[in-house]
Order: sequence, then C-alpha cells, then structure tokens
Amino acid sequence: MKDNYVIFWHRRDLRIEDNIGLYNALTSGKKVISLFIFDSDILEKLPEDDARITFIHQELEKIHATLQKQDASLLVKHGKPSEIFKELIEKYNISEVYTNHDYEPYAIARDKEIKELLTAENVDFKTFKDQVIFERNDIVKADGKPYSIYTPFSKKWLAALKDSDYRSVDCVSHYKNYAKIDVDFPSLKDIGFTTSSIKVIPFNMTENIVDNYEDTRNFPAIDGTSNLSPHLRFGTISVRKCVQNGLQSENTIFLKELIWREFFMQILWHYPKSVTNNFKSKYDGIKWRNNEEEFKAWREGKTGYPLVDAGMRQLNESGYMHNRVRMITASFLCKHLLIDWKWGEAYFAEKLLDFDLAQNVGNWQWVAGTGCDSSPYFRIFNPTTQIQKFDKEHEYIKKWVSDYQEFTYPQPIVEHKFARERCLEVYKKGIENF
DNA sequence: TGGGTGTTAAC
DNA sequence: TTAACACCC
Repeated sequence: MKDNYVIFWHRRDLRIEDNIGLYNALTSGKKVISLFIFDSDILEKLPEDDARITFIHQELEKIHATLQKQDASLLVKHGKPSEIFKELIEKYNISEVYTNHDYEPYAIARDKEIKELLTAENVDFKTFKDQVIFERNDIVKADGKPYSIYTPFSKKWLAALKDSDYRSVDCVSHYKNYAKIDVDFPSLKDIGFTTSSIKVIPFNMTENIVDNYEDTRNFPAIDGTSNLSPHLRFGTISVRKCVQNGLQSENTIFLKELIWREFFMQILWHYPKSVTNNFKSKYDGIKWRNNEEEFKAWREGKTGYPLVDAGMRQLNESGYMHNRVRMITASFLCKHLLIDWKWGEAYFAEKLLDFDLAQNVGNWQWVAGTGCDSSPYFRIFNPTTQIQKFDKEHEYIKKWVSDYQEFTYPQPIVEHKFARERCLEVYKKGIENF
C-alpha cells in the first residue's frame, strides 16, 4: 500500500508563509508534496535569459532549502501541466491537489483542463482565494453586475473589509506535514535558461514608505515607492501582509493602490476580452499610425524627450519603470505617436519584472483612453512640463540618460504642439467614424 | 493619477 | 507681471 499524499501546486505564490492554499493542504491530515511546474507552453515564448525565470528559480531554491530542513523537497517539474499530473498520479497515491486561484485567461483554461483530468482519476482539485482580498464577484454593484468605475468599487471594497479578510494564516507550524520525499532540484540550465543580470530588488514596505507614499511616490528620483510589484506578481509576499501595513497608516493612498490592483484583477476576470479589445468599443475607429521606426525609437529610449527616454532606458536596463514615468511613456506612445496601446502593452509585458496581465492591460487602456474608468482621450501628458513637475532637478533623467544635453542626443521625434493637435483630431475622427 | 489658453485678481 | 481660475479639448 502506497502512502496517501496530497499535492500543493505553487504557481504565482512563491512563498510558504501566509499561503491560503498551502495552509489548507498542510492541515488536511495528509502528507503534502509541494510542486512547481515550469510550464513549457509559457517558457517557450520567453528569451533564454529572461529575468523573471531567474527570479522564479531563485525563489524556488529558497523554498527548497527550507523544505530540506524538514527532510522534504520541492518537486520542480518542466513540461505541460497535464502531462506532469498524469505522471504524478501514476507514481504517487494522490487524493487531492491544492492550489490558489489564478484569474488570467490562460490559467483559467489550464486549471479547467487539470480539474477534468484529476476528477476522472478520482482526485479532488481544491482551489483557494489567496492572490487578492476580494475576487470575482466578491465586490459587485447592487444589481449584481461588476463595477467598471474605480471609485465606487474602492468604496465598496473598503466597506466590505473585515479583519478576517486580511488575517494571515500560519503555515510555519505545520511544516512537519510535508511529505518526506527526496527529489533532484533542476538547475536553470536544465530547463533551458541562463542567469539574467537583471535582478528583482527587495520590497520596501516600511512605515516611512507607507506614511509618505502620497507625497513621495510621484517623484521618480526619490526612493518613495515600495517596489512591491514583482513580489505581489510572484507571490513572494502575501497581499494580506500588504493590506495590514496599509491599514496601519493614517495615509490611505498606499491601500488605495492595492485596491487598484484588485480592481483590474476583477476587470480581467469579468472582461477577458479586454486583453485584445478596447474596453470601450467607441474607440475602435481610431486610425493608429503604427509607424515601425517610431516604435523602435520609443522602445530604445530615443524619442528626444528626456523623461520619456529615461523611462524606457530604465525599463530596458533594469526591468523596472517608475509609475509616474510609465504614465508618461505610455501616453507618449499612444497620443504623440498614435501607436496602438497593444504594441506598448506587449513591450512592457516582455520587459517588466512585475508584468501582470490584468495590471498591464488595465493601465495601458487607462492611458490610451479606451479603458473602463480611463483617462479622457483629450488628456495628453506634456512630456516637457512633466519634468518641471516631477523631476525638476533632472536627477532621474541624468541617471538614465547620460547623453542628455550632448550633441549626440536625438532631436524630438515629433513636435509636441503638432502631435497634440494631431492626436485630438485622430481620436475625434475615430469616435465619429465608429 | 492634465494641458493649453484666455481672463481675472492681486501685486 | 504673474498666479489663480475657468473653460475647452
């Protein structure tokens, strides 16, 4: 008779503390095999030095090291999830698979397939809310329909919040329930990747950051942001911990930003088509110029607008871009250059360490003016006056654009006043033609 | 979580 | 002369 096991499947929750699905597995009364799968369908689309894969691998190593102290191992597989599960069911006596909810279209389809496969083998697929405080239909309007405007959503979110919604769960005291198995831990090379020189930096969620968030977060030269985003993306911190910190401060701006995250998560869940379609179809008539050369100049940080270029170079070199500058670079692409937001969205998706589909699509549509509760189309950031407002001493610009003020620095790719008027005209015509 | 432009109030 | 404001985009 083989031992009876349950599996806990890590996906975007790369931590073994305050993890709801893991807690439920560890307290199920059975021994837990913890699993991570490098999904070959996802990996084959990435460059071999992808910085996100380096980060995931490093975090898995940390988990593995902790499990080794319990004479356990983290089982790391590479392949198609359905094939991996068939193999594991064959090898071990598995009664249940535990995991946390994932709301992206690909993940929903994948989990549906896995659930069907497991059910056919009499294995329960038990899933939990962990990634957000409120998901799916937790926060809806009185008529039961989802919110598409942030402010009323955030009010309802705050009104609904109870202590139990953000209480951490204690996984640590149950580590003895990990199964005593010993497996080989694959290297990055084993899964076909190399180590990236781009690193995820630790988050900074000190009182100082949270309390002063409103005043400092908009200035890209100041270390005023939390750097939480990649950690929330990969679950190396729990959102409950973040909300606890947000609630401790008098200043609610930090918490409000966490609610924006949940707002876009919920939008993606209800409107998966917004990944490829304008949320508001009245903007479908916009005739994007989609000039390839200008797109290249934007990507490389050679638009001739120092703040735009600094942002793009920060992205290319570090995998990060300050949020204020994300708005400015994105606005420049959509409005000054009239390039489809989906092109910009795809580029950010490739480069950002914190890339999250819901946030990326939601925010790009916001900037383009095509999204739910978006910035109005006639709001066009002035890439020069934004310097006066947010980088007056040119500290951020000098950090990332060292050739700024040298004769080799490019001339502006397009004149601001001309581009602004062209944008207004093209958007207006687009709406009329719809 | 804007900007451009003309007008007005205050210096 | 300029900052604050209104109004439109």
